[in-house]
Amino acid sequence: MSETVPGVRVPQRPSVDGLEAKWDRRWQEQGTYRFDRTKSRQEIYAIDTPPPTVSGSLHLGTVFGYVQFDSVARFWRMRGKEVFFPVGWDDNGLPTVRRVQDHYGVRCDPTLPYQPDARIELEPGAERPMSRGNFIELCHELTARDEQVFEQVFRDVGLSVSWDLTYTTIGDRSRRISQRAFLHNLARGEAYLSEAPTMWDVDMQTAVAQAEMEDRLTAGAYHRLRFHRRDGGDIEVDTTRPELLAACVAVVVHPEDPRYGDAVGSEVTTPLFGVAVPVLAHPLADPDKGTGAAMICTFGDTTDVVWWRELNLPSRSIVRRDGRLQTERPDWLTTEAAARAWEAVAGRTTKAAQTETASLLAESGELVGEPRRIEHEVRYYERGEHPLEIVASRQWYIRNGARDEDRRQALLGAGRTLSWHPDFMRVRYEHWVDGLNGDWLVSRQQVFGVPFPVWFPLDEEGNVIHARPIPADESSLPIDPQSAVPPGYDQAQRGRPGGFVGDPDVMDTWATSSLTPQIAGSWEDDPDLFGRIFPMDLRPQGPEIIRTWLFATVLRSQLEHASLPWSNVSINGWILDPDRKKMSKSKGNVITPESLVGQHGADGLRYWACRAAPGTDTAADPAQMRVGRRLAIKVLNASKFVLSMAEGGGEVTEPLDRAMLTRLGGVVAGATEAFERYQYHQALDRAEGFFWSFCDDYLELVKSRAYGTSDAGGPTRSARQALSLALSIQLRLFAPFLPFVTEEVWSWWRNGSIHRARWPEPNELAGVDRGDPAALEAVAEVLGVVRRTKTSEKRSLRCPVERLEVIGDAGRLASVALGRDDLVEAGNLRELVLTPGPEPATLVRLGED
RNA sequence: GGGCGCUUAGCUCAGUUUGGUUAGAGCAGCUGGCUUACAACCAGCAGGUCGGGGGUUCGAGUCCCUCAGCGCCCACCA
Repeated sequence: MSETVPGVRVPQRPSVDGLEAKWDRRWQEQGTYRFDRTKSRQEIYAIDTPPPTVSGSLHLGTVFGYVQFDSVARFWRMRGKEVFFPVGWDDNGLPTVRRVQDHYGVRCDPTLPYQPDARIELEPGAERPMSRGNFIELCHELTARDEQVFEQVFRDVGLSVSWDLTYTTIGDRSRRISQRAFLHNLARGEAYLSEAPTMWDVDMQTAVAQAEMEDRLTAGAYHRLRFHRRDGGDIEVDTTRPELLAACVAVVVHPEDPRYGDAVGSEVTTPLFGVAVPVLAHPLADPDKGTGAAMICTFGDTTDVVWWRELNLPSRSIVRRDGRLQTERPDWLTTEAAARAWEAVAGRTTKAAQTETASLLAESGELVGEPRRIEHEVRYYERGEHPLEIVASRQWYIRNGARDEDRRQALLGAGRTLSWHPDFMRVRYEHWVDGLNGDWLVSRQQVFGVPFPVWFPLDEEGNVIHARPIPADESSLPIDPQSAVPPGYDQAQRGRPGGFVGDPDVMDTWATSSLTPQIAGSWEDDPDLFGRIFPMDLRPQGPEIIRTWLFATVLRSQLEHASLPWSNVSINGWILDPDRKKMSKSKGNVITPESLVGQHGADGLRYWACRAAPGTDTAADPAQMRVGRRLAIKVLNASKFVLSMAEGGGEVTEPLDRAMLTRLGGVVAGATEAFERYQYHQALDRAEGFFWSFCDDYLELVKSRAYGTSDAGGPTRSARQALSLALSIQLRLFAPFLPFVTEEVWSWWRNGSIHRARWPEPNELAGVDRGDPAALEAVAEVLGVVRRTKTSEKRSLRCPVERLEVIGDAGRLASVALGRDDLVEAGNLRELVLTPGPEPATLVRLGED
């Protein structure tokens, strides 16, 4: 350390290395980002931080988005807001189940008894069965470890979250609040139980919601089948799912299709099975698809469900929940031929049954031509491996506007009231709400999740009375109905006639995640806190979960609070590899955040992330991170230089100094306005643009004057004061983006954290007379000509200039004259002549070294 | 099938909301320079018919129409 100016301690060789660990530790010790809950709602800026899904490693894309909204958080904190910036870990649900299965090599078998002192050795790839209790213990154990790893990354990249506001989505508080919110939904009639055809994943053996489905291009084949008319003729039907033939309940045609007009109302018999089914008309039947006649099965796709419901058809289900056809022969297959055909497919997977059915049809002559191979979009669970089947099952639903136009309009109105950044992301929300085709299916047949806090009574025969769920008492939450007993019963009555059973299902993870504002703010557990942070100011998140997390959060808030959950939504973009492909583990192009922080520093990584506009897909470009690192180093060096002579108290009198500060005032206004519009990248761009010209031009021009070798008179003090002011302001402009290096420099000469310092405001420069930025530009331009001449003459920049003649109109000459002395020093001029003339020119005659 | 976004220098991107000097950065390239903040640095040079076409306008990277390519979202996909 060297003390150049009293109170300023600048290291001899400042370095960006090691700043992450140093400042993370001090920020934690000093509680720099700790939330002060005594502030009023007006003084608070509340963020609904996305809880990342815990896994073995944090994806760079996650860090990318988090750093962006961290810069916004830092801006508002410096603006004087108390920032409520919680951090959550999403350790609920299927991703955790899969991670535990893969990591340890185990699987959950609910029939096994709990082993109190089980020791689990790692054996990836194995599938050792274990009890539900042991499995859940492992889930908690592994996620706790994963969360520590994630926390370290968040600290390394300088997220200014409050670590005392941490939650997990499977923790007690999340379970309690999920269950409480559900009980409220139930009491208000917004949640209901219904037995209906539902999309079903045969691997996970659970129902899934519309929001979790995706279409995938899948190989299939059209099979043209002959259905037989009473008059001896045939109706040909194209299907991609001949294996469902036994589940056929009708044939449907368009009401105005002339080919089938006479057949409507008649009966046909199905091929192979000889089951009589009606030919019906429905406008959804498309005359241009296939033969124009379709078979309706229960259920091959969602159109079947519509037809089944609207045409009042019987239910003939043959697909089991594990994706195989049932083994027992359905009772509507009565003929001997039907029985033989059924023998061939009973118990097979749908795929095997399809092949088998096709060959039987070919044998019987009821297959027209060969199956025609096609590729078509088929619906999958987004985390699933096989196409979804549709099975009838009893599930919990929450009303979401799909079947209630008023509610749908209210949700669309909510989307319009929200401020979206960028604005066009609003369209995705509107499309989603417009396209909802059913209420939100919230129950899952899984082991790890938040249980429904209800039981069902059993009648005297031991049948479950689903119509009369027994809700838990809210004071008892969180509860597990598998172990807890409903009010008015005792444990001995579990599963007994006249007793009760616990609801075996758990909630969709989004049923919990949709309550992150309530969880983070301890809704009803801590009404004082919740009142200070809700509704929140900002929801930052990725674009792929608008239909899930964003929509569900808006919905829950509407239902529970009749308000928006937040006023702003900021959507980040994707990370692409340099070939503009989306990064993914399978492509092997994933770079870890940890390694990037090591190579380029947290500030370098943050610079790259914050250069990207909100909602814009961005390449993971190490070159940009190197630039960020260099910017951080430049900040250190320029600060060292400025602070080697900066002293407070002087008055800024010189025109060039005033011009520089006037320009900086404009930059401050622009950066502030950009941040207020959530355009953090523009704030960075403005600060960076100014900083480089500050270093290249202004610093070079005033260097000699600021040194003040001859005297410490007015001009020298003016330069020093201007440098000091400019540095202070620029450090604060950079603080949201480069929190480590700016804090380091701040600590050399100021008390307290820069991150609690006030964001620069134009009135900080109120004591400085306005200068003319054109003066600085004119002088810098002339200096540029001098440099260019020296460079093109292959001379050192130190080389003296024998004579410099500036020709131009009165305005130009006056501008140059304002910086005359600085120009002479910076350019090493021996003579400077200002000549009036119509054509501006700058003539340089170099001297000898 | 519908919708949204993108297309600007060899590369990565700003700039488009509100039309206005010769369209900006950085990286890579090239030419120089150890200059008392910085050689992990500095100075300088070169590089663009702003995807194609049409229109509005005194004036278009920016507004309108259209076409193409890429990406994404949604869709009842027999």
